[in-house]
Amino acid sequence: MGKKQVTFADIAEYTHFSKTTISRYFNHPDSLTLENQEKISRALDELGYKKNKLAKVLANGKSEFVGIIVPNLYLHYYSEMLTQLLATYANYHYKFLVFMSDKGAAEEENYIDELLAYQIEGLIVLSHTLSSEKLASYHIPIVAIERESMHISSVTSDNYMGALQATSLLIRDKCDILIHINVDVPKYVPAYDRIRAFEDTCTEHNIPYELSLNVSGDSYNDLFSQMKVIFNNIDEKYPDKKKGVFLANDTYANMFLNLVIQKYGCLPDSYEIVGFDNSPIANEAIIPITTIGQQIDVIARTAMDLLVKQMENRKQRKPEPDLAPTHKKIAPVLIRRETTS
Amino acid sequence: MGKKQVTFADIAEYTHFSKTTISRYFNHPDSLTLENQEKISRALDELGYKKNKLAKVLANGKSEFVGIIVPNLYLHYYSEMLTQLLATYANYHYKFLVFMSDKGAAEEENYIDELLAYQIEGLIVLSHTLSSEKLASYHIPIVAIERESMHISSVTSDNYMGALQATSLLIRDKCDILIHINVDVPKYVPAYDRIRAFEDTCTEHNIPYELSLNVSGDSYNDLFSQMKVIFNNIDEKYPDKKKGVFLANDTYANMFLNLVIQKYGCLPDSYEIVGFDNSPIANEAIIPITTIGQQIDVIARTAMDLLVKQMENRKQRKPEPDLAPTHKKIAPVLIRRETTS
DNA sequence: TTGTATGCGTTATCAG
DNA sequence: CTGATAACGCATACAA
Repeated sequence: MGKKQVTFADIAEYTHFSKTTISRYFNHPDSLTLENQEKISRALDELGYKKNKLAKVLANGKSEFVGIIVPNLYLHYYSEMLTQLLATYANYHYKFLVFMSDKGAAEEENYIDELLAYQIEGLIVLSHTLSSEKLASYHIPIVAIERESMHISSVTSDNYMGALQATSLLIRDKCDILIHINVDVPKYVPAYDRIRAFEDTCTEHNIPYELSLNVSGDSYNDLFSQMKVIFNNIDEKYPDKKKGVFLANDTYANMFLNLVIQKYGCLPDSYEIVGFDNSPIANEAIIPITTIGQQIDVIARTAMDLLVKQMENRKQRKPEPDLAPTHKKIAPVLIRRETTS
Repeated sequence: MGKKQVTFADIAEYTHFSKTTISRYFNHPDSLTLENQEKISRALDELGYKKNKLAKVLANGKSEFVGIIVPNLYLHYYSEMLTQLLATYANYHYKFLVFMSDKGAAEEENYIDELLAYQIEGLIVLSHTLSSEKLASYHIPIVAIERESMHISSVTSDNYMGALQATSLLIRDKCDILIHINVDVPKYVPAYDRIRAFEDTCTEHNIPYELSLNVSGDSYNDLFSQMKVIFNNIDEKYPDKKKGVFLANDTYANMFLNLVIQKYGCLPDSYEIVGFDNSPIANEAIIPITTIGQQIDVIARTAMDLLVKQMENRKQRKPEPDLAPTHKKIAPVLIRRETTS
């Protein structure tokens, strides 16, 4: 750091213009003669100028920062979502400050404070630890993805539609009994719609069904042990029925499939399996698993659209005080592979 | 945005101190009487003060930003590495600006420029598109993870050690023929050591071996088709030998395992399989796969250590001009599961 | 222990 | 089309 950075002052001195003119070269180049643009342009790389956006932010108040709070990147859903959010840089040029949080509300509030200190213009929340009421109280542009969002704008998969497609497929394939395996999702979480749609659809078609909502556990191996119990139950309980099993995600579906195969050496006709998420595991399983694919790219783009609108409204002379939250649902798509007929 | 932010000036006026004293409250609180600290503290939340770190950065030059450039988050290795890097926030309080880049050098240089414009203090590079020579030419604190790094500091897995463990295990298990399946890794990439170690170890123990380095392809399904050909070759070529197969990563290992099982209905004694990475897929496969686990958390922490040292050196009165690059290797661990005896 | 003056690099306002 | 000057919010000599 022997030599300080080159600044507008240096360029100004070098070119015999004022700092203002140098600034204009970047922000309103049309207001300079081509000749002078050329001069400045040359000076810029003769002196090796590098922008300082922080100074710019301080002066004009637009940080172009967006905060992201994500619970983890272990689940494919989150890492893919982050990927797609980062990819929107190409369109909007917002920079992303990323925090991971699943250690509770206090930590998350700290992160938000930190983000605010860096003058973020907006926030995208994927984590579940703070209520939307709390989040709304920050009064900044904010979009929730796939989480409770009573008081803030949100984008979620159309979970109802997804589960309906899965269930309908199993019914069309003439399963005698339908089983849905899931954790005990709270009713206010978007994913609860998967359970609702499953029940509704079974009821409507008069198909016997069973809900198995007692999955829980911290590690894969925990979950797998539980799944083994669940599988054995089902396998014994409905020996000569055709069983249509719809699982909450592809990891569960893969476990279930592996258990079937470990027992039968193949996937017998008496089983059909549908997962959810279109995670890599669904495709990489011993038999590629039929699943419901969330359109993560669409969700990410929609979320940024919503956020950008809020952020631009902020920059108006006359910003609408606080627009009512907008909620968007993105339809998922059925991806048929080999665990259904 | 009706009311502007609360600033030191407001607090100063409110408390009848000077702005300097308010500043000191944050940076050298000990230099104030407890009484005055209290006064200011009260004023702070009575006025609802929020820090502006960007102004602070502009004034003192320390942005506390670190840039990260990662090729993708699709591979577990990268998403886990990002997770672990973000987790170092707890220790160092550096904020991370994350870019994803795999669309070539031009894009990546743009990202770096953008990062520099935000006054990042250091950069962590996981992508492969820019040479370490180019990267070194930016003259900023920088650490490469698991990539070519001739001219910059780096942290990588000890690939040689990892492959040696895998190969040795297969030899101990009395395989007759060892096969290593990989892409055609360039010699200057750290992962090339996996091939070297495999060959060295086989040679040293006088075990027949075969290299299959023609894997390539963009999609899982592409790769899977190729793997099928490779598997069939091997299966036909060594019908009554015990085959020890060491694959470059767990995705490949899982493919191979699935092919074996699809053919034999189980994993016969004539096959042993070892993967690399300890990705989730290794544990979630139809038979849990023995693999070499990279200590991603250690790698991430080591990388940040290295980077922090460089960054702190920068902040000295008398910074050592440019320290020679440091290279660290982190030993991976063998994770025995069920695809080896 | 506290205050004054100045600087960080850019943009905005108002003149010309 | 171009300039002077004052912000932006905070930190840091230097004084007191």
